[in-house]
Amino acid sequence: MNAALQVLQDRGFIKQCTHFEELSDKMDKEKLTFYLGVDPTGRSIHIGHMVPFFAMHHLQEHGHNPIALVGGGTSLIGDPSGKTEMRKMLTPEQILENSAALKDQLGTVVDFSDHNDPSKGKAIMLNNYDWLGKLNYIEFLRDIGRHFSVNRMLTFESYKQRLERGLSFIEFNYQLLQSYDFLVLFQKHHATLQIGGDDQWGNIVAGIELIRKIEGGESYGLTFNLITRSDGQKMGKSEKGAVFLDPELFSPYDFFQYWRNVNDEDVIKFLKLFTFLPLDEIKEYEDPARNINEAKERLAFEQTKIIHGIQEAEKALDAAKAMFGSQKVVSTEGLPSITIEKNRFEIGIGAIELFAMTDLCATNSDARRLINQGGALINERKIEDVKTIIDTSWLDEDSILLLRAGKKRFFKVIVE
RNA sequence: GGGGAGGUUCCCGAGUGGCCAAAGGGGGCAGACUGUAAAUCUGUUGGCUCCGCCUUCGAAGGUUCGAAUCCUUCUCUCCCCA
Repeated sequence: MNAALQVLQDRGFIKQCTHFEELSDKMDKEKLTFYLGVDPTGRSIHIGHMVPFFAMHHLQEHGHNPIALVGGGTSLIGDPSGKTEMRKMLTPEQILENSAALKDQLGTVVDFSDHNDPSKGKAIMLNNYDWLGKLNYIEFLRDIGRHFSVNRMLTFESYKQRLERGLSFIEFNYQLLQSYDFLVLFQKHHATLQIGGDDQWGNIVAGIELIRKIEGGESYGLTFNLITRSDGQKMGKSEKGAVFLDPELFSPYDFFQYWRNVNDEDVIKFLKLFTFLPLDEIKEYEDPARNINEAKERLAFEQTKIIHGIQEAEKALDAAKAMFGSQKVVSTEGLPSITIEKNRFEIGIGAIELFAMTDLCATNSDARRLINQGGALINERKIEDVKTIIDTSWLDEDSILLLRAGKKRFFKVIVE
C-alpha cells in the first residue's frame, strides 16, 4: 500500500475509498492534487470538523498537494447531508469574513505557506463562489444537470432521510454543485482526489461520475470515519458549547481541559487522529500497566500545542497541574480571568455578585444556587453563606482571588 | 389555490380557565463515589433587592375577578389535495 495511505489507515482515518488499489498505485507514481471542502458557516470551525484536516496534513507531508475549498457558493445553499433541517443562509460578506478566519485556523495543521521543501506538498485555498457565483442557470442545467438522475439521487441515504422531513429544491441541488466543484478543480487544478467525512460519500461519488461523463477522466474519493465519542456525545461539543479553535470563543485552557477529560476508551483513538505523535509512541500508552491519565495529559498537551501553540499548551498544562495536582504551588497563568479594581473590595462585593461577574455563573440566581449547593470556593475556602461579603481581608499578597465552582471549573480575579 | 394539524421554558414533550414558573425525559450545574474518566445515586435547573416580587407558553388585541389554556386578527411550520 502507498505510504501516505498506510499512515491514514494505521491512524484510523479511512472509512471508504472508491478504488483503493488504483489510488494507491497512482499515489506511488505521482504526487497528486486533492481537495477537501469546508463550509464557512461560522467564524470558527470546531474540532469536530478537524479530522479531514489532520488527514490533509498527513497527505501533505507525503508530498501531495492539498486544496482547501471554501464553500462560499455552496454555503449559500446548505448541504442537507446529515442535517435534519435547512441551514441558515449567509451573505457573501459574512462568508468572506469567515473564510479568512478559517485559513488561519486551518494553518495550524496544514501549511499554506510558499515553502521550498520539495518533499512536502503545496497547499492552496480556493473559494467556490468564484465559479458558482457566476453560473448561468440555463447553461448549468443543460451542461451539468442533464447528467444527474433524480431517481438515482433519491436513493442516496442523505436525501432519503430528508424526504421524511421535507427537503427544499435548493438543497436538493447541493449535490450538483459539489460535483461541479470537483469537475472545475479537476479541469483547472488537476485535482484527482476528493477527501471528506463519510457523510460526503454520496456527493463525492456523484462528482467522480460527473468527471467521468464529461471529461472521461479518472478521479477518486476517500472518506474518513465520522468520529464519535464512546459516550455517544457529539464530537466537539462540550458543556461550554462547541469546542471552537478560535481562542476568543473557546479559551486554550478550556480547550486543554476538553481533551484532558475525554473518555478512557477514546484516548488512544484520539491520539492517533488528533496528534502527530509517532504510532510507536502512542502504542506505549496502550500498556494497561500505564496510568491512563498520562495518555490523557499528553493528548491534551499535544492537541493544544498544535492548535494554540506551545506557549499556550504549557500554560494550560501548568495551570492544570497546579489545580489538580498534589502540589499546592499555584500557577494560575493559563486560567481565564477578569480584573477588578481594588476599591471595589474596600467596599466589599457580595459573593453572589462576584461569581456572577465571572464566567463561572451566568446570573445571580445561578451563583446563589452554586453557593447553596456548596460548590463555591474562593482561594480554596468554601463559601457557606450566600450573604458572604468579599472584602480586602480575602486578598493575599498576590492580589489574586482564585474562584472555583465545583471540582474543575476555575476562574481568576485579578485585583488592581 | 383548497383542506387539515401545529407553534410551550436550552432540546424533546405534557398541560386545554384558577392547585402553572408550568408534568416527564434529555441536556446542564452541584453533591456523593472516583482517576480532572465512565457508570450509578441525590439535589438543582426563568429572573430579581429571593420566605416576597417581576417576566415567560409564536405576535398583537379582546373576554374574564383570573388565561399557556376561551375569542379575533396576524405570522411561521408541517401534512394532504390541486
